[in-house]
Amino acid sequence: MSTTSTKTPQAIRGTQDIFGPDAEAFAHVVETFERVRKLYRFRRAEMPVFEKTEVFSRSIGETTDVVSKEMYSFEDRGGESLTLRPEFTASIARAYLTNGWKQFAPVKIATHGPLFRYERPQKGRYRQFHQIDAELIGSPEPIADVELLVMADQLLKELGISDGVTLQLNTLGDAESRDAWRGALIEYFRAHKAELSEDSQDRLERNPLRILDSKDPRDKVFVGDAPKIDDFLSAEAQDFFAAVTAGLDAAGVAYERAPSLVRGLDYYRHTAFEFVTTRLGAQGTVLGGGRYDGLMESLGGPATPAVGWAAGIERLSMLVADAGVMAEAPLTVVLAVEDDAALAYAQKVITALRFQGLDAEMVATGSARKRFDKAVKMGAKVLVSFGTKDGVPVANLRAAEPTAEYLAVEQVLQSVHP
RNA sequence: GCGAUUGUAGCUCAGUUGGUUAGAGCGCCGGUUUGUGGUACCGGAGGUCGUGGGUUCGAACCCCAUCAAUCGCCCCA
Repeated sequence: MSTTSTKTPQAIRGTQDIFGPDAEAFAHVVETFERVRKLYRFRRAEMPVFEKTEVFSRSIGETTDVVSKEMYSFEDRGGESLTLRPEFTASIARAYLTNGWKQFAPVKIATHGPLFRYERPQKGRYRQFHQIDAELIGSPEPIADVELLVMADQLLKELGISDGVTLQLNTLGDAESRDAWRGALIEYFRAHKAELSEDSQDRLERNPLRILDSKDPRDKVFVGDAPKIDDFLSAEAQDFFAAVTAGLDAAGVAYERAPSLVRGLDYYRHTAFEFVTTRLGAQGTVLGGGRYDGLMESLGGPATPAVGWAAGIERLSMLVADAGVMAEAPLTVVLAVEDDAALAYAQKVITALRFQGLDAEMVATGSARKRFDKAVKMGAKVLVSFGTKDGVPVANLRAAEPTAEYLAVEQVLQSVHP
């Protein structure tokens, strides 16, 4: 295009500019996560937002929707296929292998940032979205699963959004259990194939576990009598799950057994869980994860047990905003400069206030007569008006009550002179 | 990828059956008033009616396409 467009550019589909109360809620989620993560001694890690495409295709699974039709993949100038990360787990697994983080194992890692998925945008679903993420790599013990779940539970409570959010918990068993169950499901549903929904007929060979949580009434008829994972669990897998639930009980974390809960990605084993709510419409999952003991091997590494979860920051932010948890931080001090001759004085004062740790705004533009009104409308706890008396700049301190902030401002005013 | 609904001022919205120069509230700017915790009045700026075609003497309104948001399906956080 050689012609210059006069139109202003639009944000691309599925991306968003976050500002105001939404941005405050977003920051609140991240800050709360950072606080909780330190309580559980998870270490920060930062990974690149793009990787070689195979990092995701080999770990997440070629047949999954995420890999087969939702990745932002492109060739760089050297002809290499790269992909904007659609999730954290695969990136962290790759980083673990390439950097030899095995030396720290078992290692607890936390991160957050943007992810990219080419999906149809909806409320709570974006093409660039953001997650907080926690992973515990190198521990085969059920107490690792418990620690992660208790951490997630505490995070939601600290965010003040745990009401109406329930933990749904399931086990997919170890690799043998899962494969046997999967085979039995295929056999069972194949017998009813003609009566299943079109989607589920397609899912039958590709991902039969997904038929279990289909919303189509034609499928639901058969789900009740479908083979149960519990009948295929090895003794070890049963013991593992019992240890997880015992740990949750001891920690006081409420959960519901959800026998048809499965995870969409191929690498999950044993524990699978979602924290769900009905308050976000179709996007009910607010935090999800599980154990992925097979993932490292699919990337060519040694067998390495791991558990993790991720939560959508936008979804958590919406719950935080709905719960009214985020009050707008009220302004502490506002300065109304009603006479430009007092501007320099006011500038000295506002600088001193901020150095004293008091947040402050100054109104010094527009009609001098209206500056006081504008200052009042900003709703500060303390208002200081600036004018002149006999040609000398003066400050007038106003507040309904002599609060702590009032006294602090008064002290600053006494030490700063025109 | 599929279906449905919606796009008018910075924001929230009205706009009759297709008919003069597209309106209101809030916000913004200015003036007067008030004078110490959100005064009142007056005036002003701000719109290619999402975008592009079409029908018509005439389109914000009807038709087609396209883009975007929202709600489902799918999938997922």
